[in-house]
Amino acid sequence: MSGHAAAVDRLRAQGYRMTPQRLSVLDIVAGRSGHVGADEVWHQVKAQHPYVDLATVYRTLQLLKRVGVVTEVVIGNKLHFELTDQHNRHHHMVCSHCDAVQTLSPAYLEELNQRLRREFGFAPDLGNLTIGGSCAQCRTDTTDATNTD
Amino acid sequence: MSGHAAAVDRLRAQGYRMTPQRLSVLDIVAGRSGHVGADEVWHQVKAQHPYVDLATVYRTLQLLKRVGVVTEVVIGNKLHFELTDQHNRHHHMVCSHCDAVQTLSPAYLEELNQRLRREFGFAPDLGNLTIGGSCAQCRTDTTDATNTD
DNA sequence: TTAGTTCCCGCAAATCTTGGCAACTATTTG
DNA sequence: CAAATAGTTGCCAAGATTTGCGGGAACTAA
Repeated sequence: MSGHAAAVDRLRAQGYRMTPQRLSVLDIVAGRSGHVGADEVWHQVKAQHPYVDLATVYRTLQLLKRVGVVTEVVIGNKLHFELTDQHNRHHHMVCSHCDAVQTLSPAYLEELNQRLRREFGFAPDLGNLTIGGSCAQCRTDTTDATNTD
Repeated sequence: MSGHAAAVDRLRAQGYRMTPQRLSVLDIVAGRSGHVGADEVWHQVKAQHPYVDLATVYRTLQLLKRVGVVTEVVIGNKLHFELTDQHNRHHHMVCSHCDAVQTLSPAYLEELNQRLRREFGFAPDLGNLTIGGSCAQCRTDTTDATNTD
């Protein structure tokens, strides 16, 4: 619960305020081990604050993302969010067939990160990087030899 | 112009047909050096076929993407499309501040590609990979020393 | 405390994208 | 050539996310 103090600090540092609505959203995202859809967050928030609008939830999630408290994961056509793990950062591999999500250690992207910065001056936001593709399961299921790429 | 014969073949190979609407969409995407938004494609298609619906444009773009003729690029909150360059594949780096798009040689992702396949059996769809972040321009503009990350 | 500024929220409308359905059309088959 | 089949499309509506507006609450300065 007090873990939210850090989030409050982050908000205040940039002139934002921690409101009951925002706290509620944060609570719900933080209470999950994995990622949550905006819609589901909304449903749960309403249990505590029935008057909260979906737009507020979206705005809050974007805000929390902007200050680095939560991380956005694109799954299919929907946005999901999870608490940013400062100590054990990870990325996501999403299967475009079954929407399964695997996590990926940042070590895999460290070299790419360095190269892009060094060679292009481009600072990739790898915290938000999601790699789409086909997971092992779906690849074996689909015995489709048309694509040797 | 005849470059579309390949697209027709790709469609037919999977049981799809090349219709005037689809040809029109393809023409417009192919006529660009860069990427086009779905909305803009629609406007241009309507010049030739005024009755074409936006949904058809979206469906066509997704179809062309599925058969590998066009590539989807997410810029900001919108979908953009460009002709897939079979011979000179490239990826995209999109600046989240100014929406500028830089291309990236696939060589930069080859090692990652190999590792993910080898270690996870995950076949990344790097053709659709877009890396967000801050371009050199926006980084120097923003003299914000708060983030040493 | 009062006034002024800034931020936030609910509500409604707008935007982007996708999906359902019935009609239409091209292709195949007899 | 006619019937059957499969793919396409326009129209409409829904789903997901963002934005504009106006009132209200919180923070700051005097």
